[in-house]
Amino acid sequence: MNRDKRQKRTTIYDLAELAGTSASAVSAVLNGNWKKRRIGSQLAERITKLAEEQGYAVNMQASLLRREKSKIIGMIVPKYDNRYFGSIVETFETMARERGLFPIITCTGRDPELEIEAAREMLSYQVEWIISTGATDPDRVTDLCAAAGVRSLNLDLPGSKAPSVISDNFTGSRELTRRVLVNYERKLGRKSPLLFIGGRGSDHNTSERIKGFVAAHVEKGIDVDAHHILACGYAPEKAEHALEALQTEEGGVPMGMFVNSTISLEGVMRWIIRSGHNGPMAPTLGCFDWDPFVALLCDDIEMVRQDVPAMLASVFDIIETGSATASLVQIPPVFVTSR
Amino acid sequence: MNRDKRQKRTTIYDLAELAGTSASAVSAVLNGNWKKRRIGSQLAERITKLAEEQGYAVNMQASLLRREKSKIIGMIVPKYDNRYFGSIVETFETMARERGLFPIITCTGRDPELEIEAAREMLSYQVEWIISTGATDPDRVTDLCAAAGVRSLNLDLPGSKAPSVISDNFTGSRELTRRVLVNYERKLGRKSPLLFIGGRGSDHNTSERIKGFVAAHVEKGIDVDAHHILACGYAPEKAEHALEALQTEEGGVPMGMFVNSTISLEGVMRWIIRSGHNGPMAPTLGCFDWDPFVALLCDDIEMVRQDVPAMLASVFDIIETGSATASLVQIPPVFVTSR
DNA sequence: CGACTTTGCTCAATCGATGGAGCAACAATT
DNA sequence: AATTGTTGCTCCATCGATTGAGCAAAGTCG
Repeated sequence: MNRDKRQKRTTIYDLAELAGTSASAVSAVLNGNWKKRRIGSQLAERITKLAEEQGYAVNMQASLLRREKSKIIGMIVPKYDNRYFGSIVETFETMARERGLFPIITCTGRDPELEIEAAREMLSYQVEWIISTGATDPDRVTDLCAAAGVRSLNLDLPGSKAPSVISDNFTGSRELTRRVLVNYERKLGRKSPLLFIGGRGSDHNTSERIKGFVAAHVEKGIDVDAHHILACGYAPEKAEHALEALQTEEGGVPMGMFVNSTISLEGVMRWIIRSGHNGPMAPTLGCFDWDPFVALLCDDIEMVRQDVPAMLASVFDIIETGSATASLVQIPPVFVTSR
Repeated sequence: MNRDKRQKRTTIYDLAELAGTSASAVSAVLNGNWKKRRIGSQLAERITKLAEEQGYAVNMQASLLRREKSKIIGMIVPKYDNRYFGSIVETFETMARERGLFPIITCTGRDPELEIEAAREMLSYQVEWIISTGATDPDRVTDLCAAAGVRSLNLDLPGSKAPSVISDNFTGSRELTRRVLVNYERKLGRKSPLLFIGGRGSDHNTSERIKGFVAAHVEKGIDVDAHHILACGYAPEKAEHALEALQTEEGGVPMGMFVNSTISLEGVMRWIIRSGHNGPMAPTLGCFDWDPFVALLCDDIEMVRQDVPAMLASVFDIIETGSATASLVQIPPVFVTSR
């Protein structure tokens, strides 16, 4: 009632006064342990009704300050511009909520400094866990968390100091390469090596995928050209420029490619179209990642879809069992042939 | 030092003890107004160093409990599965941070109940603003906010009780329809009406787009078939099924379409391929939304790209000026022709 | 040298919710 | 009737940071 000028939010003290009872009774009723605190059911009902009428909402800041567990879980994610991370975030939110956790998510654009800053901010909010997704330097986040007594976990890209859940990049990549090699041979009428493009050579996933890429070539007795492994970064322009540069070199651009992410694929597609390599002479493609429009619109592409639900199930499994070891869980991805 | 068993986080009291000073001095130094509070610069330096060494991070819960403004800003978003919302979220985060605000984002999957629940939860966290993006029932969120003295704002879909920032759907749709009609006439050799598919007839954007769609037909003297306006919802399957159903009817499916969102376009593409309408006989398309792969891979499509940076600039403009009226800002979208 | 200002810091109340401890009132038991 | 148990509630310290008020010491001025 006494809501002065800039009406302050209703508190348990306001409700207590209105109900003619104490703040602790109100608190007990509203947070559900009024049975344990032996509050009568009539009073409970009266308070509940009042709270509803007044549009009361707990002040989480006050509540969390007092409680021991915050139930807040943070996730750091590089971008929202592709289906993979989009579905990670969406699944993460849903699963966190199902478990009574409050998810907070921050996008850092693959900038290591921003990753640290975001982690520090999350620690200020008393998160209980930080999930570093596709982080450039996950171990630094883990160190920061450890200093604050907070658990952390790596998703998509592994770290050495916290449990990590990633796709089985080597096996996935080897199988993808096999399939593309078959398609390429069928088209070309002879065996020929593929071009590898996209990703960062320094990151674990890219290097494992390169290993799988090479292994599949070796199996088939095809020599890989080291010149044709272009871990040029993820951004579309990088892939596009790398192909432009290669075009001017001797031998030009192979018409069979392993593209390391849909982001890079965007650049590859741009190059294909700008250089007139579309239509019947389009390259044979493989992409380590999935996009619905590519799957529908591209004729000759094999895609690997990372198993996001399985990955996040594994993440929450680790959270629930509280396993502390810097284990590495590898989730097999799923294969999708276009059309 | 006295960090017991489960090491608690370092607090200003710990730092005060270590520095042989008071908690209020520590607080003043660490939150930057030590000049105003006349703390000596040597002590300030000593405290800063100590805080760094101990890996101190403020307890936001405690800090926010005491302060008047939380600097937290919430956003409710339907999905993360397309470029439009992805870029809204990414831009929102960046712009919020640039302004010293802490963004929290929740995805509600277009479920009105979840929207309300999410808003309630955000209010518990003392958000200062809630941005309802593409919300099914934004006015209910506004009411909830108003009761708590919190400002709200609608993005993408307008509401009647809070300022709204949306695309100029009518003009955008009319222009898109004009372009597709031209392409369709060129292909067909005669004037013919388009099919409208996707979206919810009950939402403002869809109904405005239908108006623009009709207006463009009227301009050209083409009769629209009311049977061919299918606001069947956003999900891909809905669009796919709607086309399947139409196929069996007399007249079949027109080979010129206005698709209301990339999500629906996914279903349309599936239908096109499954029903064998791809290749040279593919339909002439227009899509109110943009996706890079569609732009690159589709031959005969016109797309409208909603101007996300301009929309969010307008959002933060309203937030900064604090305008209270339930105004409607319409941002012109940008046209993209494939290839 | 005494009055006054400035500097540099500390004290203690406060934000709102929580939960251990405790206190009446009444019921049940011996 | 005295003791013990149960029910239904209230009191108050507490979480950590913030901030108005206040106090001692040093500096300034006439």
